[in-house]
Amino acid sequence: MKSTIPDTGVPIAPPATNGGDREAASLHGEILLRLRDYVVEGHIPDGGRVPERQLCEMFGISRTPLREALKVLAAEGLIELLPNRGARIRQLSQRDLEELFDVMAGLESLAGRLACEAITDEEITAIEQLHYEMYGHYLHRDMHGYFQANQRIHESIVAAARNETLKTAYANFAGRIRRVRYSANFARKRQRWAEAMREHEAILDALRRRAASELSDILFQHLRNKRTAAIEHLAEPEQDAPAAP
Amino acid sequence: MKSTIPDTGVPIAPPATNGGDREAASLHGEILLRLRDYVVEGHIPDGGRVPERQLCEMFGISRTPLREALKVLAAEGLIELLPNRGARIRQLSQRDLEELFDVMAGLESLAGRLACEAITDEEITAIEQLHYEMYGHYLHRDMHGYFQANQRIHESIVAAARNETLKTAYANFAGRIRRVRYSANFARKRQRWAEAMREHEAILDALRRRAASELSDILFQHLRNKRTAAIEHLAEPEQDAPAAP
DNA sequence: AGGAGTAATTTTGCATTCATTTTTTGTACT
DNA sequence: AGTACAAAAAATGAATGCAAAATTACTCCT
Repeated sequence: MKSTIPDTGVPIAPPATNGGDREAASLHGEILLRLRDYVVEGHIPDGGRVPERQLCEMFGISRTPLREALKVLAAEGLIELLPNRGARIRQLSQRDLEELFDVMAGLESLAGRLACEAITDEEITAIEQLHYEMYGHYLHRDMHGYFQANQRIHESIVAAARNETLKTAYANFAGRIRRVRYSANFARKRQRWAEAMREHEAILDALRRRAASELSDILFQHLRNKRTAAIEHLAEPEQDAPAAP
Repeated sequence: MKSTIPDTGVPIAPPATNGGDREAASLHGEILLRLRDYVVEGHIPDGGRVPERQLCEMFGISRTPLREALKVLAAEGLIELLPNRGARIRQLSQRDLEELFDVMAGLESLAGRLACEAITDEEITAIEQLHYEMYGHYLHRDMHGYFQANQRIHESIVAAARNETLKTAYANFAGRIRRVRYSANFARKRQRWAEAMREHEAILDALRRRAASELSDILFQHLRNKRTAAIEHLAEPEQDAPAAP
């Protein structure tokens, strides 16, 4: 407990890892990345205190860069800063979640609209591939694989929008939701699978036709339905009931 | 306040002002607000250095809270942090601006969609009022008044969406664009006035009918047209030509 | 004069220190 | 025992200190 970090230097946590060589020229930059992951991955419970001193020891740094990272995470909406009372993991109310999902829906709807202007046939083919892959997972009841393919499809659409600003904003909001997923062991109900598959087919169809407004509508509705499923799931947590495709 | 500040002191800037009683429990919080305004209002030229030491003297604080605020502003996209070389005002390329406008268009389009679900008749009446007011400014060629009413209409739509998350994101992106407006003496060409007025009437019409998808489309197109006008304006800066309504 | 090289100065990034505030612990009192 | 109060400990927020990097100023040479 005491361990005033006398002189040892004892860096307890792994030096950097830096999985995938992301940005990080400065210490606070690296700490920001690592701390963000740490928070998103749910290592601290909802509403829990963010232990400044402890994290400093864990990362082997002083409080200054850590506190700078905390300010940024607060700006991103992952944590809350209480005056004189430190940082807490931001607890998202059901309403917060609904709002987040709606904003995500808006961003994806926008992404679809923009994608119609710029997407190449090759990109569409790639998305079709992902779609079939996802269908396979669906048939095999492989929820994890399904979920991953699904996510990659949505990311592909965002990428096809050719808008870095949008991509960044999307990633930010996705991170906030991901935290909930991690800590709440979030998974879509199986009942929604069939419906979601149909919606995805409609998405692909609109995309092939470059029907911007239509795709925008479909994507929004698709995410809206996800929202409903997610919120319901939160209300009655564990339900892993079977359901034939 | 405390009196330490050994010798110089020299608090040049006014104590707080805090126009409108916004958040600000901590020093870095207040500095963040003031510095954000300072940047958005264009007191530092595009790409210019953000003078740490000078700002500290101006605000009468030490570097720590200022640097914390800088980190947040960088996360918001207003400034850039160069490793070992301090902060610069983020210079937006034409492409950056296009992207920003598109994201704004997406957010407003979303706002319109959501507003249709929740807006009250009273709110619609209020927007109609603003619309007539705006029309008056249009007839009197009062660009400033027109612009303000226009902004209030769009803000009203965002408010009617009943989504704080969306509102916050909208405000952030609006701030980035506002900076450009300030420093580039940005103004829509008069030629677009007539067209914009027609679009606004269509917006009101769709809103009255609570036609979500339709409103979403109209708003996106409206902002898209704004974008085009703005980008053109940047290409050939000053053009204050007359144009009868 | 112009430019390469170098020393002085400033700036930056982070660690450390200090004054407050909050939280915890301990103690006395009803 | 339970509560009110007070003292101790810990935390937070901000200022200061310090080494490394970058910028500027200067010198010397051709």
